[in-house]
Amino acid sequence: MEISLPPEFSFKECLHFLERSPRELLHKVEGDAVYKLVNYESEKILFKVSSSDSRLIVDFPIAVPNDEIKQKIERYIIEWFDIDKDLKPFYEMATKDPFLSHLAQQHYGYRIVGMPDLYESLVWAVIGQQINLSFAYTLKQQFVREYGKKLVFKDKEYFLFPEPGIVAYLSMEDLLKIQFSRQKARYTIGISKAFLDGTISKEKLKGLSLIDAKEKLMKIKGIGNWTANYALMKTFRHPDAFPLEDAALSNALRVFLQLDRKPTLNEIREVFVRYKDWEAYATLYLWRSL
DNA sequence: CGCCAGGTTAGAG
DNA sequence: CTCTAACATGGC
Repeated sequence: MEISLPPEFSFKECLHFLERSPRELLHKVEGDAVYKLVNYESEKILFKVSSSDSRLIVDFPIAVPNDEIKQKIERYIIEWFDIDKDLKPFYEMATKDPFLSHLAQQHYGYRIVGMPDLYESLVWAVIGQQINLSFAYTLKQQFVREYGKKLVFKDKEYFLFPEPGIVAYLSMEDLLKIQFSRQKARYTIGISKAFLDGTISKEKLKGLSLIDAKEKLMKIKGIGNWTANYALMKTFRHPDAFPLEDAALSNALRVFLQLDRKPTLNEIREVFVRYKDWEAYATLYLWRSL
């Protein structure tokens, strides 16, 4: 299977992002390709994505699925790498921007590698709240290894993110055992229950405006402004969603603004005025500077 | 040992 | 709307 790519796309830059933690279990980067397991109609399907010329090559190492599932996987990959987005206007803006021009040129074609699964996006965000990324990956690794489904192929393990139906019924103890704090455990179980009883779902939020979707998300305990924006950026791909309170974003801007302290939220807002409608991508490239 | 980390909540001003 | 304490633990 092949997926054609726009000129403003770099698979290499996206792979760099996918490789950022050795503790990642939800995909495996090997050489110039990434392997990922997905679940369709309770059937696990392993696929491999690599790149050649201006297209992505998708292979199925275990078994080639039927056309219907192939089509779903194609859509999944397009969503995952934000392939449909036209980045020309962003680069036009970035070229003229003092903070972004160099980054945009250096990492030309880098895209927001998203999370098509809203549940994963929210739980991962909660896991990452207020702790360093390295420890966040440790928590996620333990969580996925313990409660996610697994497939073994040629002595290698491939995991799916745990499902709400499993996590909703875990006890606080189960999660404390894998080093979640009480707060993270409560939030994670609460979010899982909200998915299970239909309080939230990707379908329900799809099509809502940024404001409306954010409002619905933030009604759930543990989802604040940062988490809601993160999910809207990574799962719904709102171009103007970005995590204002993000510690890493703050660090990146501190350098560009040449401050000897963290920038205030208002200083960050001020900078982002000029990134209007491209806040998500501006954030991506600022993160890349770290 | 100390500071900080891809925050959220509840409460106060 | 903005500011703050409490939460909790590992990374460096």
